[in-house]
Amino acid sequence: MGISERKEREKLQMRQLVLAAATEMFIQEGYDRTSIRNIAEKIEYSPATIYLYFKDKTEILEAIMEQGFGMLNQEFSKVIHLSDPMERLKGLADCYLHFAHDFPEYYDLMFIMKTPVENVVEEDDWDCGHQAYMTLFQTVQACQETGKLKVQDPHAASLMLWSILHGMVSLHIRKRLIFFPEAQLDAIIHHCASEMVRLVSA
Amino acid sequence: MGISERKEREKLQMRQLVLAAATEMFIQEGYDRTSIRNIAEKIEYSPATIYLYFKDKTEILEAIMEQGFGMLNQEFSKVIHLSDPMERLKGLADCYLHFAHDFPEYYDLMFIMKTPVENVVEEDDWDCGHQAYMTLFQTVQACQETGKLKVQDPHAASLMLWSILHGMVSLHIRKRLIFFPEAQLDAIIHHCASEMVRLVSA
DNA sequence: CTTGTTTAATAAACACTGTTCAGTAATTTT
DNA sequence: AAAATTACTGAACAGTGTTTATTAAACAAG
Repeated sequence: MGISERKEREKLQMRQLVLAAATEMFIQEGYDRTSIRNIAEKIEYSPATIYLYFKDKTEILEAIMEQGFGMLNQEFSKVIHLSDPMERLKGLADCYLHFAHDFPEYYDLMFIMKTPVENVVEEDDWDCGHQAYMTLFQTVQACQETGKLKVQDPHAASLMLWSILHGMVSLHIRKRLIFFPEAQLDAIIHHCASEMVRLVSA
Repeated sequence: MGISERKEREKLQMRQLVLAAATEMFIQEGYDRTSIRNIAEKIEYSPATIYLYFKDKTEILEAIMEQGFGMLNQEFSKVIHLSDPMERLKGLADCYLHFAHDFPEYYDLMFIMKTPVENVVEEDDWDCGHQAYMTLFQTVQACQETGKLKVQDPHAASLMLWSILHGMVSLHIRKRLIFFPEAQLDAIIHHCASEMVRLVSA
């Protein structure tokens, strides 16, 4: 009986419809300013219908976060082929800044916003995020094996690099860098990133 | 006529009453989960009364942010007497981490949360924040004058230091460091901070 | 083709939220 | 004592996320 299979297809399609609308609105208007009713109106369904496909608003957000990590990992894949570990590291940093610049709302949801469920984020749900981190970590390790790194602990070195990038990006997105000239901010941020890579390398 | 002066005193006292209640609740429960009605109930007034002393919820938040920056600047004042610029810089970093660790909710409001008014934060409102930044910047400049810094531009060096601290702290607060062992996280963060200071110094 | 059953969708309600405003009660001024 | 100012509040408005009883449609079995 192909009926149940068609139904499953339709169910997935409907979920996708909700997700597409939600993504567009979250990215354009932000998570807080997008209501379930707005999403429902956009896809011409009742608000209650959305709850047949997502348990609550945070489950929609989680799905979009996964999309975002997929996009980031794809960005990363553009430079992981670089054979020189230091070049690769520099490339990853550039990708990260690029992603944050092009998709600030995705970045917000993925790295700045309050975690959906307050208490726990299970590591399983974060395997996309984990994958992104492992890409960084392995590159740092590779750099270290060539003896070109000034920081011993690879976890510490990874955290330092990630943190400086995230620090600059999130302060920028959340408008805490108003002391710096807006016009040159992107240049300054890129400069700092490359300086950082220079500093950690011997 | 002492009456108008008494009234002014009472008005200020009332504002303080609202602020004290709001602070406690924002810090304990978070900004989003604290409603105007909750605050009103706590001080045993009608919700509408609060709007006689604060234009809206974000104005309360702004007042609390100022408090927070006052506290941070006070922390800073404990180490600005250190004569060696590099020691001073290290001290500032420790103060920053300390503050974030002791008052994560204040930190959240000050550095992570969406800016109250979406469009602009006037630089005037931020002079407490500006002061905190200037403390860092001047210390970096002093380090540079002794020729002990590896980064030319003092603005870039300041941004790098601030960003790495904010990056680690905000990722931690927003639970994005679940790959790292929870028990050792504070130690790792402090380690990274001192490593960073070591790296930027010649 | 007509039952009975499962499924999908929704209208309406619940308990909230920030905010405004007309109206009341108390205080101060004349 | 009357008038004017001030402080305060109840009730409402327009919105939020979410749940539930009910309806309409699609399917399965006789």
